Amino acid sequence: MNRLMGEKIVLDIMPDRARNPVTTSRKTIRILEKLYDLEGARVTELADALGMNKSTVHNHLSTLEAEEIVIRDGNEYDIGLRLLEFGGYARDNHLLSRVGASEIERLANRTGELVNVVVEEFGKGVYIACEKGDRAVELNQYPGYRRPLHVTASGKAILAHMPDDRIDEIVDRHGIEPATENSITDRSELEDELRRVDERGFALDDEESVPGLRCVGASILDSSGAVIGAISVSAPTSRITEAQFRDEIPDAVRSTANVIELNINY
Amino acid sequence: MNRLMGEKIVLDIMPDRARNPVTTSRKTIRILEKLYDLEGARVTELADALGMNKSTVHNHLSTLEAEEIVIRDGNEYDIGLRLLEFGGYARDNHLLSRVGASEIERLANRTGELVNVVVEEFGKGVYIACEKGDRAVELNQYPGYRRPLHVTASGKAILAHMPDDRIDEIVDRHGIEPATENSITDRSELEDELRRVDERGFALDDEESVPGLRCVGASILDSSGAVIGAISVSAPTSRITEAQFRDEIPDAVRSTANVIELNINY
DNA sequence: ACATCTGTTCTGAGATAATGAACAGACTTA
DNA sequence: TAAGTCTGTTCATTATCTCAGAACAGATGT
Repeated sequence: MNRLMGEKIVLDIMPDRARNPVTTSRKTIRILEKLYDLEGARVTELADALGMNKSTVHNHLSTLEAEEIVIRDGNEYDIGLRLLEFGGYARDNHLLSRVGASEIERLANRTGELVNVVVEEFGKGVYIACEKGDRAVELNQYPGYRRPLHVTASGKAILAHMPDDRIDEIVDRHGIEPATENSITDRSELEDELRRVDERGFALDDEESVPGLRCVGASILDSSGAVIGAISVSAPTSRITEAQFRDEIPDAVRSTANVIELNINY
Repeated sequence: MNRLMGEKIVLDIMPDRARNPVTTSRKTIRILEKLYDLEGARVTELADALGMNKSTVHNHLSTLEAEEIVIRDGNEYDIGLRLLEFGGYARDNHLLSRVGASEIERLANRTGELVNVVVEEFGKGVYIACEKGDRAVELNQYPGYRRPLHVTASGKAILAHMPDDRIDEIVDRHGIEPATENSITDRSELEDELRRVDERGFALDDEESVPGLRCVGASILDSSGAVIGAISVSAPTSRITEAQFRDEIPDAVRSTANVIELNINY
């Protein structure tokens, strides 16, 4: 009974639109998501975690395996590389992934730190390229990784160039959940911060996303002034000085962002 | 008698196929595949191409959009970045993607050409990392891209280290379709070639995959001698000399492959 | 202005996904 | 060694949900 209720709620809360949702495919997606969360799992484990029937999960998994989307090692299932074909295509389609990738490599070499290219999709920040300098921090930020916009430097750089109604939409959809004790937690605080970002021309993340990590982000605009995405540099707080965080790195980031803009627009 | 035989064959042939396929989810996957093939499409276009009803496609697409898997621009649908999250995770999980990525950068700088890391999955070669040297050819080979094993240098390097019954499985599943006029077209030819690859210690692709393109591949083995994947260098035929193709590049590729093996196994 | 596209909504009928029991095999524990 | 408890898988039935087709409105093009 509890399980049924749980499932019902999930299905009811879902998307605002989609008048004719294909619930079976949604169930398949739920399974993939959980497989992702758990970093691989077995049939019963998934069924329990999702409140689904064992045989239901089995049917979906065996279908996904036949479609080469899911791999299995013994009885352990995990997501395979097939979806990388689709996702890699989507990434390659993006303006920023082609032009951005080569430019951030230079920035990574110059700063020695981790550099990311981020674009917005469905109100979230999606990392589409990452380049490591020789002393870059090790984070599990692979292309495809997603983070809320309001807790990252790149995300705030993107938000700062969005019309207010768009920001409203995003806040309505995802809320303003803090990620660390430094995170922004409410709407007015966010507005103040975005105004500062706009004035300075770059965004800062002072351990607002990951404890001990500081990031500097700058937006990338198309010729009409609309924001396409952002780049950011991430470095451990312990390593960089205040001057680097507030001046040197921002200059380097903005400079690279400008080069990317020029490449895209001309 | 015939029925029994037929049934037996079916049961034997599809031990890896789903016995309880969730056809609805399969239909969703067909739609994603077609969207990928067409590089974006509209409802009617997809319905026609897939032989499905318009409203059926509409239902699936609106569900996928609500799930943030598909994006739309007006009435044009396309695959979004969501699947890159799953695919990027799968890629990041692979041993070779972490260790391989940093090493092939050096090889790309040294040769100036395009360098790829390839692993096998479901009998196909999957590119999980690509690095471009300063004069690298422009191919649309992004991470996630898939090619048949028998037409590429990396693929042949992988096949050469597989047990015969595994090769049989793969040939049964995918056939030996040629990609260019130089491609291998039958089983015995493939066997001869794999023997040569094994003797030499590297694989060559002399315009067997893409006209005008030559590639050199070398396998990467784990400590037990099982093949994990391969790396390859791709260059235009017009640019490289015979000596480079047969000696210099193979030496560089094997050297890098060795370094990767050492990093993985120790 | 018309004609022909399009995407979307709606409803019934038919297909099928979900269910829970039952089974066999693996593994743990006694 | 044997009992006991896991597991994944199969199966048949029922309730559910997908699918098709007609109908609509809006866009597009003639």
